[in-house]
Amino acid sequence: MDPRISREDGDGVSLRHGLLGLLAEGPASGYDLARRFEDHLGPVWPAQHPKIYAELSRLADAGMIEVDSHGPRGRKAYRITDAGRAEIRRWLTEEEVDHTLRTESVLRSFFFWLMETDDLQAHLRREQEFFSQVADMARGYAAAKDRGDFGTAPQTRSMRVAVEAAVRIYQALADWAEWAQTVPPAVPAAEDDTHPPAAANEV
Amino acid sequence: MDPRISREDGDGVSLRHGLLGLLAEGPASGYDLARRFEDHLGPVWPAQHPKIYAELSRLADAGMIEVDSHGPRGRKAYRITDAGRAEIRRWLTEEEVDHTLRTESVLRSFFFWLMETDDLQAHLRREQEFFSQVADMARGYAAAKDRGDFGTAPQTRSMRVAVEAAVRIYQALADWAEWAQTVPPAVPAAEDDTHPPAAANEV
DNA sequence: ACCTCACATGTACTTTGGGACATGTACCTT
DNA sequence: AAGGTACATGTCCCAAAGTACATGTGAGGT
Repeated sequence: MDPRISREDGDGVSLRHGLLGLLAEGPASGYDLARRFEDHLGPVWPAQHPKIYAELSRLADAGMIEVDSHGPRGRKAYRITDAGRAEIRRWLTEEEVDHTLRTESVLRSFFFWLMETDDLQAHLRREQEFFSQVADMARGYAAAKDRGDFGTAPQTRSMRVAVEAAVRIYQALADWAEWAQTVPPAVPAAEDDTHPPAAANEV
Repeated sequence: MDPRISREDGDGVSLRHGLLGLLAEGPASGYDLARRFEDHLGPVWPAQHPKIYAELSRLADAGMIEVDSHGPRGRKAYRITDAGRAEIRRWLTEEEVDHTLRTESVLRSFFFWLMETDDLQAHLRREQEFFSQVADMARGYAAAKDRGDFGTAPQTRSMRVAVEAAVRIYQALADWAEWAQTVPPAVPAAEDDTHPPAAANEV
């Protein structure tokens, strides 16, 4: 027995809801879902295939999804059920959002004072470049979407919104890394000059 | 035996390095560190006290830290060793940064098309307000630092940089949530939406 | 004298995450 | 016909994260 799929009340198991959300777009196999997690949700919610297959089994047991078809090489596509659709809608509207961010980049910045000035500057340049590149990639994606390359289905609209988040967050981080390079290293300076214009994340 | 504290080569155990980094500022007890993790690093790297005490024991076994003093009610303060200082410096300069972000807010946005327009707008307003408030708090912190409220020690300079990241990221997210409210809801446009064969999930 | 609260440290248990291992199938190229 | 590659699904195990439980001390108020 033991029918609890989500223990007690609501919890933060987002992988489950990520899968449900993707399956709400249409039937897909575990392999498909792993790829889409990797490609689309990867940066915001990493998940590897063992986890996905396991979760699919549990979702099937709970009646949230069911096998839609069997394909070529053992391929097993799942389809979302009404219960599943209800569950993800419930999650989206009723469940509280977990706002923790968990960025190692920022964690490290607390300890920059332990680094040699040269190492730090090099690190910040690398970080800036990385974030800029990701931001640019996201911008490219956004532009393609706006050109209509992906059609006008409601899902792609949401994807556009998500991509916009990526653009803004990574640009903000790139700007931050750039700004950090201008912060003078620890020198007991005269009247201190750290006053930044308090962030203008103008896009 | 089994002397591996960090298994094989470098891994992503940031809690260990977070603790080392905080201890590099001066001796502190597990209780202190738990509070500082909660207060300062909480939003970017959550950690709860059981984890911290366990990690401190392991760090002590590895010779990265040692007991500095015993205080009033069983209080046990640790002090970082040279080995520990070397290790955190190594981590900061040599170890690759893990750039995954893991934001539930953005994950959810992929599935906004499943929400009723009213629910979505309400959700976005709440998100915008939340992010704005956090950004404002961070700005307040930054201003206090710039005023010199926390002194000019090198650590507080790094903290200033970290706070700036918070300001920029949360402001970017607030702006994003505001912008998202202006994106028109899915309208079955001229071009027809026959592409997804599954999905009778029109709202 | 009592009581409560913040201080302080831990153990135990459950869940999640991530990597390694294992297996097999169809398609495409040479 | 052989071989490589992408497709496809899973198990197993350990590390890390998270929650609940358990215990005790010292300081300050009434």
